[in-house]
Amino acid sequence: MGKCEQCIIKEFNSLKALTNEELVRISNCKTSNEVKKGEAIFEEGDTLKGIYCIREGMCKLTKLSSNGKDQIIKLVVKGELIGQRSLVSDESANLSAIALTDMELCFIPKSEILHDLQKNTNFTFDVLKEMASNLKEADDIIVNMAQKSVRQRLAETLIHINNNFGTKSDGTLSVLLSREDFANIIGTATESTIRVLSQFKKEKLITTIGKQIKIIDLDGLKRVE
Amino acid sequence: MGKCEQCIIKEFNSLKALTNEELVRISNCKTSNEVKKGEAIFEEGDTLKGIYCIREGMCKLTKLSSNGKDQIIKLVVKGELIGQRSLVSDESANLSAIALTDMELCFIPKSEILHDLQKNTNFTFDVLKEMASNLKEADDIIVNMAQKSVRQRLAETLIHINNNFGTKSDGTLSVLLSREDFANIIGTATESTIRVLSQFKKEKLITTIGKQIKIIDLDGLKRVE
DNA sequence: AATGAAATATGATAATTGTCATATTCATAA
DNA sequence: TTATGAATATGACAATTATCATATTTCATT
Repeated sequence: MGKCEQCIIKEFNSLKALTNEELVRISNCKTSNEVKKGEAIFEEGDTLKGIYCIREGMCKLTKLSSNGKDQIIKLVVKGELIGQRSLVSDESANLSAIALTDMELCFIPKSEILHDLQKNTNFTFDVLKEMASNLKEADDIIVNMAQKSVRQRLAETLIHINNNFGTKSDGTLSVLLSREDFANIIGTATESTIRVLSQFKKEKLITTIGKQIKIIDLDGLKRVE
Repeated sequence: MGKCEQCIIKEFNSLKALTNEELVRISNCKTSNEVKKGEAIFEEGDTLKGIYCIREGMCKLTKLSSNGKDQIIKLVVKGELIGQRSLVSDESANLSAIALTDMELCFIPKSEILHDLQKNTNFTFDVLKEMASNLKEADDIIVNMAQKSVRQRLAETLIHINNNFGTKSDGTLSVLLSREDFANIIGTATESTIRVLSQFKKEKLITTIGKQIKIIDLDGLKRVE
């Protein structure tokens, strides 16, 4: 099994703030997982016993609404940690994490890492920074949900995915989501999402190749009202 | 000016995790403010140089949407801190803080507190816990905004205010908000909020005395669909 | 008590979005 | 390759919510 202290992935998350010594100890207690596309890493209500470091692939963080629909709160990719909230709270998970691609994950038991969290301020401080950044993002999403139309929210989602996760060589968005996933990100019916995507196509803002989406007029998308 | 180390208010927030020594130092550099109802403590885009501890009164945290409407993200009352994000980020404020009542605040310069934040893990850890809790709340709000009707969101807002901030002796909600504020919490037009409140009155879920609201059927409100 | 401005309330209508039905296309396994 | 179910797409209509107009009430100030 790989060694944390030599792992490049950690440079993208708070684990980079750990000392070499701490990384060695974590290396000895971590376990590696593979999760297939569509499978859950953890589910709302689960008691998390640690955090996951994403070595490969991506997942969605979702929450079930009382109306039976899943809301996607965040997309998380290779390099990031998930389950950090378990480090500071004994409550059960508030969100589910579902693989959007096949994934490789390292699981680090809370019992081991909590020790460092409470000694190494660099690490705590970095986790705090991440959390603050997530909170800012969440606040922005609240405003969008509350104040913007489905058209605007979908346009912004496409732009967000384009800017944060990039495109493949053919120009299509590298994050491949179903129309239903898009609907669950922007909080609307799948049919509405499909309809608006069709409008965007007619307006020559995007093209589609199967379920893949290619942005052809980014500025136009930014101007959507 | 009062002394932090003797101040009871700090027991309700992360400042309780500071040592006596640290509190004495903060006491010597803090400043006290009074803010009148309707005035801003800080505004979106401001560069915050520290955090505020609310000694008296309450405020709303808002964000301006591109459509010109203010979205209320959170209500914050006596005992809580605001501006914590400034401690971990040099970015300008993401939200505005507007007084809903006359307020008394203590301002603690970041330059002083940052020193402790980086030495005292208890404090950092407590701030982290708060932030995690705020993040969970924000995620829940996203789901509500995305998936629930105006009727449901208003019912839940009334319940939330009732449960978290309580009622006066006459049974009316102790947090007094304008209909416009309610609209800006649930993300809808003021007229829609007023209409739904009128429905709730007809359905004998609430009564109103002027702009004051009294819940008379809490279980009924919980059942609103 | 009178006045005026702001907040609350309600009606009429338009715009947005959801729901259900039904094609059509796509992907995958037999 | 073909069969089959799932995903995508579109139409028709209903429900929700926004917008604009206009009363009505409330409340601070004179």
